[in-house]
Amino acid sequence: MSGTPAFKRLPRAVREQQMLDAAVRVFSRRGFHAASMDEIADDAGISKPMVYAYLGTKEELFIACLHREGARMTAAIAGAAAPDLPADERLWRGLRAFFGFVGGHRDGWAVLYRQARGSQPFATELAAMRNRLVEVVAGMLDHALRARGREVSATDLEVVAYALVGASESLADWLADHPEADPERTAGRMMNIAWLGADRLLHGASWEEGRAPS
Amino acid sequence: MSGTPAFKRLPRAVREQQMLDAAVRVFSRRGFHAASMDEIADDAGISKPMVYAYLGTKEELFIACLHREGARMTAAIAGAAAPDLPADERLWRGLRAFFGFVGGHRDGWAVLYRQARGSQPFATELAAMRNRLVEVVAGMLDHALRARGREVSATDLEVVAYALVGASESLADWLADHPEADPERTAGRMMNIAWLGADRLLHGASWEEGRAPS
Amino acid sequence: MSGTPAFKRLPRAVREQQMLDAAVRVFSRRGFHAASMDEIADDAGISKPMVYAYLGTKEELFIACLHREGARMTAAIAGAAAPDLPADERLWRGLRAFFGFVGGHRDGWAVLYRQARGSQPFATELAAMRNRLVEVVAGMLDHALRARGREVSATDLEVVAYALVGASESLADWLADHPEADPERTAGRMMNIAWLGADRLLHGASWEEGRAPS
Amino acid sequence: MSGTPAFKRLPRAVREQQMLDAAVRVFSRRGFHAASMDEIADDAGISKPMVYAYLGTKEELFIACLHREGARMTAAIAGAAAPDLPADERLWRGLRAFFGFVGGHRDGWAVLYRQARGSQPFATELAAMRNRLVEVVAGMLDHALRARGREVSATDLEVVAYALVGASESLADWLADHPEADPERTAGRMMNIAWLGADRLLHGASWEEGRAPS
DNA sequence: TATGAATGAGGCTTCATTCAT
DNA sequence: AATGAATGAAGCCTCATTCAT
Repeated sequence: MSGTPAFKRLPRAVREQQMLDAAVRVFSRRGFHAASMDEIADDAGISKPMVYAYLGTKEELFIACLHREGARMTAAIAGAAAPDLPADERLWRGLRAFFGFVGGHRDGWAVLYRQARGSQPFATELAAMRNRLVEVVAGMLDHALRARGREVSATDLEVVAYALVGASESLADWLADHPEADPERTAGRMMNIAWLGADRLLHGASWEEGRAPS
Repeated sequence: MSGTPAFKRLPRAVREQQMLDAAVRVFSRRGFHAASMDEIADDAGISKPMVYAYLGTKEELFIACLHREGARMTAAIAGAAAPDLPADERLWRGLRAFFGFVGGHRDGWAVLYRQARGSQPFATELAAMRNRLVEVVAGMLDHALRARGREVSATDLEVVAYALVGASESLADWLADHPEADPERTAGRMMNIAWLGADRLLHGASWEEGRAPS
Repeated sequence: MSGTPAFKRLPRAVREQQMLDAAVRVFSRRGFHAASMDEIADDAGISKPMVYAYLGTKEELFIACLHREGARMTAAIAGAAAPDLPADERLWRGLRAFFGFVGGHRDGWAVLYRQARGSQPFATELAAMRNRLVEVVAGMLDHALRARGREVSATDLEVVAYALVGASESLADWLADHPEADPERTAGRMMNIAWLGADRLLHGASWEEGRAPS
Repeated sequence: MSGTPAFKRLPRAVREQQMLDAAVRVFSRRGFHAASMDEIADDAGISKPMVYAYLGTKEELFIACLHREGARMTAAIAGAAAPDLPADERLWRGLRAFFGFVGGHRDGWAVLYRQARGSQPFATELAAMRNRLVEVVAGMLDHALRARGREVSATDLEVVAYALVGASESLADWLADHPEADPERTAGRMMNIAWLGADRLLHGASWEEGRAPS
């Protein structure tokens, strides 16, 4: 009655983080649809109307989660792969950071991400994020190609980047499903695959000239 | 009275196919959770209880869709990539069949597949399907490697195959999202990526010996 | 196509018995509401429309079961307790027959009976059956009383008979719930209780004259 | 605005009682299966989700009714039959309280009780309640027997108690079905039956020594 | 700021029952 | 005589969301 507990009447910013933490936990545990606002509020130790007041609708809340976790991941990668490094070094550091992040947030990012694919409401958000990533990768490839005096169409670049990103996501899934696997080692494997393929591409080789279109 | 079959009292086998058709359409249009059994039944031109009688629960229905579409795709690929062909030819034909299938069923397989990832209930089914695919790819790689007198650990093989499959899935997503894109051309791109990378691997190269762990 | 199996096209009477057998089994196994016409038809090895054609509605079917099983029990008791025997001998034989029947049809009569109590639709049927039984018991008591020159109001007789029947039903429940118990022994116990109480009543005794009303 | 409480936003405890009242009414009126949660909610003047929020599933709701009504009845009996009274006085007061309660709640306890028998989900609950009662009665009998220097096997005691309880339940049914009957008088009749039978048993008599197996 | 109370809406599932062959 | 195909109706339950305090 008198001594209000210290964890009440917290400033808005703090509360929002608590809620997002809880939301990420619950969404990961249950999936978007199976997660209930009740459970999220409970898990955050707060009442439901507060969640609505601070973070809006369930969909908005999920998007907020996506945003925060995506930003964290982006930051981790960007911090590791400085733009002034040589291309292969950037790729390697980027991959290591990516798999490290996924491995360290096994029930965070990877799961949210998997939830988001396939549900239209989040398609936009997700596309935006992936596009940022694809652009970065494509930029790296382009940079390296130009350094060697070659040039490729924007679409080709995009597709190759897309494939690399896809392969990485796929290995990230694999990592999330194999708790005993080592993120660093997985990054190494992905690097091998990507770089060997990219390397050949960079040298202008093609699988069978004249056979496959383009 | 005379020519019109009146669409009534059809034999079970026929109705089941109609239902599956409708289910694939609706699941693709709405996503698993947003799809309602009502809409599926409506779309199939039949009453809800029949759907339950023939195909069971909503989950079971979804799995039935997955099975049918998966079997169709598998058949398409298997029919194209005869096992007695050389490895690169098999890969090329398999990829062409895969992307052709996805391109021809843009609202079918690819979408179902995206829905299925991320929801635990279907994880098992999906894992089984993907594993079959991964095994095939891994088999092809292994075959080619041995033909050149090299040998790689099973895990390494699995991971590479996993990455290739992931890249292909990713490009399939891309294809499903770009209605104007050409499946054949996409297959060619994937082939380039895969084969160039694989080729280097086959020759025993590694990104940077001693740098990445393994 | 040619040699129609022997168990098809059976005469109506036989089919009806098969259905009733199945119905009793299923009703006992599941309870009235949880039992489905589908399961009953299946269990009878027959199609649903036949059940409706022969035995009508689900409620009517249940009543038919009640009738048949009730008649069998009544017959068993009546066959054992011949009306020309002395009262105590009749009671003893009747009880022995009753508990023997219940013990021998543990998932038949006892269960149906328990289902029927409590559901209004069958109240009438059940009341009729019980009333027949109560009348018989009351008649036995009355006969014995008059033989000793005493007379009791019809209501009192009914209530006592009702209590005895109730006690027996209760022990029948107990018997149905204790598969290891011996029906004969249970009959003996009930006989003791009934006869000792009745005997005192027959001698005109009352618990505490002037204390309890009547 | 001023005096009318408007029947809204009541505290949980109050609403729960209202719901239980409504549930008892509806279950009694319709039977467990025929009763719909809709009708219960309507009858309670509240929306369905509140019922689920406070009292859970339909089954749980029924059990809650059973509990509350059972507890009330137990309290009524226990309050009347003080343990320091002589056995016959305790029995008489207990019976009077029991029949008084049943008579006063004709659409409550007796009907619920009848519903509960026969449905497996409630068997456990009911068995527990009845067993408590049987134990009390058996205890009374045992106490009286020992006071007279006699001793009976536990099983015999249980069966006799079971029969007495069954007879009482049966008369309670009869009472519920005869709105014009007088509870007190019914209690007197049951007392006569029970006490006279018990009295003989207490004196060591048996229906016919050597005839019935024990 | 914070919350207990409250609900509209909608989804899945099951069944008894009947046609049409 | 017999059945596979078909459905209207209804029930349970859950949830996102909002009042009123």
